[in-house]
Parts: sequence; C-alpha cells; structure tokens
Amino acid sequence: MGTRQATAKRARGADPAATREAILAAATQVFLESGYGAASMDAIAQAAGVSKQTVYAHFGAKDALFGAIIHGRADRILALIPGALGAVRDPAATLTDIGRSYLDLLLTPETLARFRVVVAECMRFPELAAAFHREGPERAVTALAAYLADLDRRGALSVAEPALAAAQFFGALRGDLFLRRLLGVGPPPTAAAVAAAVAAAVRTVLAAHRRD
Amino acid sequence: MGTRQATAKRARGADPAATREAILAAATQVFLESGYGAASMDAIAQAAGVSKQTVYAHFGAKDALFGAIIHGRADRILALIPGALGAVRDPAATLTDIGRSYLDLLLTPETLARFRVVVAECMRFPELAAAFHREGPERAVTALAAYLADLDRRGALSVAEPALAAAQFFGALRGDLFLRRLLGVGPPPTAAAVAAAVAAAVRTVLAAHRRD
DNA sequence: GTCTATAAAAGGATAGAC
DNA sequence: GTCTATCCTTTTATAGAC
Repeated sequence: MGTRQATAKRARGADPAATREAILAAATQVFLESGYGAASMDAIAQAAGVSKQTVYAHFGAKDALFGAIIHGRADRILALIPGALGAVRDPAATLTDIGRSYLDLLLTPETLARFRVVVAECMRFPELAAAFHREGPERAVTALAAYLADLDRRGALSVAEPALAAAQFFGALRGDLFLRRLLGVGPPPTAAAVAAAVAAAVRTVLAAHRRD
Repeated sequence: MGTRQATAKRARGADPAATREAILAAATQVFLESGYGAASMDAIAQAAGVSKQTVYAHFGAKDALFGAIIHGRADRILALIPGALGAVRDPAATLTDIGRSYLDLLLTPETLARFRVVVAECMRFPELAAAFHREGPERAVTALAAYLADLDRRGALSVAEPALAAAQFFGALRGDLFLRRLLGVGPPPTAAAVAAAVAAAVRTVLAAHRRD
C-alpha cells in the first residue's frame, strides 16, 4: 500500500502527466477491445485506476477521449521506404523487406483492433477516419510510389502509374490474410504463410513491371 | 388511413409474413446505418411501423435479429465465375468482367455498410463473421481459383498456386479504392477510375502468370 | 486534482389487455 | 399477433467535499 506506484494502474498522487498517460493507456485498451459504443467511461476509469471524474477532468467527454487515442497514433509504417529511395540494393530484396514489415504490422492485434474501431465509427467520426487513412495507408502508398517511380527513372522497372502500382502491391499483399485476421476467422497465419504471401506479391509486381 | 398498406412502413393488419419482412427491412436499414450498439430496438420498431413488442414476438432478442439480417444475405458475388469455367472466351475479357462485377459490388453502399458492421462486431459475434467470410470473400476466391486452375490446365496461363493467385487478384483489385470507401474518405470513385483499377489488375495477373 | 455520490436519460426486455 | 405501458439496468455527465 505504498504512496507511489508508477505502473499504468494506480496513479494516485502521481503527477498529472502520468495520470493522463495512464488514462490514455487504459482508454486505448478498453476502446480497442470493446469498441466505442460498448466501452464505458466507468471501465476506462477503473482500468486506469482513477475515478471517473478524473477522466472527465482531463478529457471532457467520451468522444474527445476517443479522438485522443486514435489521433497521433499514426501507424509508423515503413520508416524503411524513404531509406530505400536511391539505394543500390536489389529491388526484389527491398520490396520483400517493405512487404514483410507492412504485413507484419498489419497483422498485429493492436493494428487490427485499431482498424476495426475506425471502420466501425467512420460514419460518426469522419474526420478521424480521414486522419487515420492519411497518416496510415495513404502515407504508405505515397512512399512506395516514390520508390517505384525512382526504380522507373533508374531503368530497373517500368512503372507507368506508380501510385496505382503501389496500391495494388499493398492490396495483393493484404490478400486474404488481412481479411481473415480482421474478421477473426480461423487461426493466425504461420510465419511461413506470411513469407509466402510476401514472396508471391513481390514476384507479381516484378513480373508486371518488368522492363521490356 | 386505409386498413391495408403493403409498403415497408405500416404493417398493421397485414399477414405475419409481411410484418416479418417489414421488420427485417427496417432492421437492415437501422443496423447498417447506426451499427449494432447504436441501433435501438425502438428505432427499428418505429422504422418498421410496428410496436417494439411485435419485434420481440418475431425475433426474441436484439442479437437474434442482428444475426437474421446478416445471415442468409450471402453476397451473391460472381455467379459469373462458374459460367466462365470451361468457356472459350479470352481470359483477359473474362477476368475483366469478373473484376468489374466484383469491384462494383464491393463499392455498393450496402455492401460497405454490411462489411463495416461485421468488422465492428466480429469479436462479439465470431460465428457471424465466420459465416460472412465463408459465404462472401472465401467463395469468391474459391471460384476464381477454380477458373485460374482451369486456365492453367488448358495451357493459357501458368498458375502454380491458384488460391493464392486469386486472393492476390482480388486484393490488388480492392487496392486503395475499397479502403477509401470503407472509411468514407473522399468522394466516390468515378466509373473511369474503377475501370482503370480493373484493367490494371487484369494486366498484372496476366503478366504475373504468363506462360513461359 | 481527485474522490464519492447522484442526477438524468436511454435502451433492452416484459406484463397484460384486446 | 399486436399494442400500450412499465420495469430495471446501464451509462454519460455533473455536484460538492477534501
């Protein structure tokens, strides 16, 4: 029963910033687990180890708290890609790295849960959905398109429409694996299955844009 | 103020089957528009033009009604594909037809809304999500895989893994268009944009499986 | 800033009349 | 089978003490 407990639970007497972080962490967990509608402010307060009134003191209302846990959490997809630009590596190896890290991130339980709640609430919070798309999928497509355009300039590949090609690559990569996990159908894919999907997507994009 | 009104609204005095249909139609509208949690039985009853008790008399509980409007509504994707099997048409033309009808169906507001609620509630109703996947996406992949395997046998294409190739084709087809509409980001795509996405996906799959 | 206690409203489900 | 009226629980949000 000490006076200081720095974990996510129990923020009694800690500084306000820590309390705020504890609330955000708890809200993330509860919202992603239950969805916006089923998540109660009581459950969030309890998970954060504070009273409900404290939650309201920090965030004002339920929708503001929801916005806070979605915003600013831009999926840090592919810090890889900018580095790939202008690199001299084999395109196949680079695309494989990009594909694997993209798919690994997408198949993470947290990413899937975040995707589910944004999809579920996109009509109620259209700006949140737009921000999510802008900071996540759109950024990934833009970055990969830049890389593909670079390969085209360097003569390694023939890519007439880089943005479309990038969207197709990511789409082919998601294929059925992402859909199954998003819907929670069946067991998680094995590492081998993921690797096979990446390899196939890379083969396909290379074949489609092979230089004549 | 007549005694018979056969439209979706007002089922007073009509036969039970019509009442049931009116409730199903209203429930579909309300659930797809608001999501499971935000949809109230009051709103459904009102939209159907009956009392709440009548809704309960027919379906017993909210979750049962939700199941009824999702189940049995298997997306009738691609009645095309079975017919394509063994056909002598140009594979490019057939794949273009398949791709266009698939994408057109997926971009329908009703399909998008149904997808959203199933994704949103897949943790609460896992069997419903499994049925949705089985009757929709999985069936489409299976059918296209059969067609691709047939093309491989006939020597038109070289498809080593038909199921993976089919999933990739549909994934590439969805690309960014489906994601944007799912999240409600930006305006709907033009017919030209959809046609371009289909054409690009067809080009890609043909290039990837060109016979050596 | 944080807590306990409470207000105020909404929604799922049921009872009983016709 | 259908309707009106009601119960009971849950939930958001606020008041007031420390």
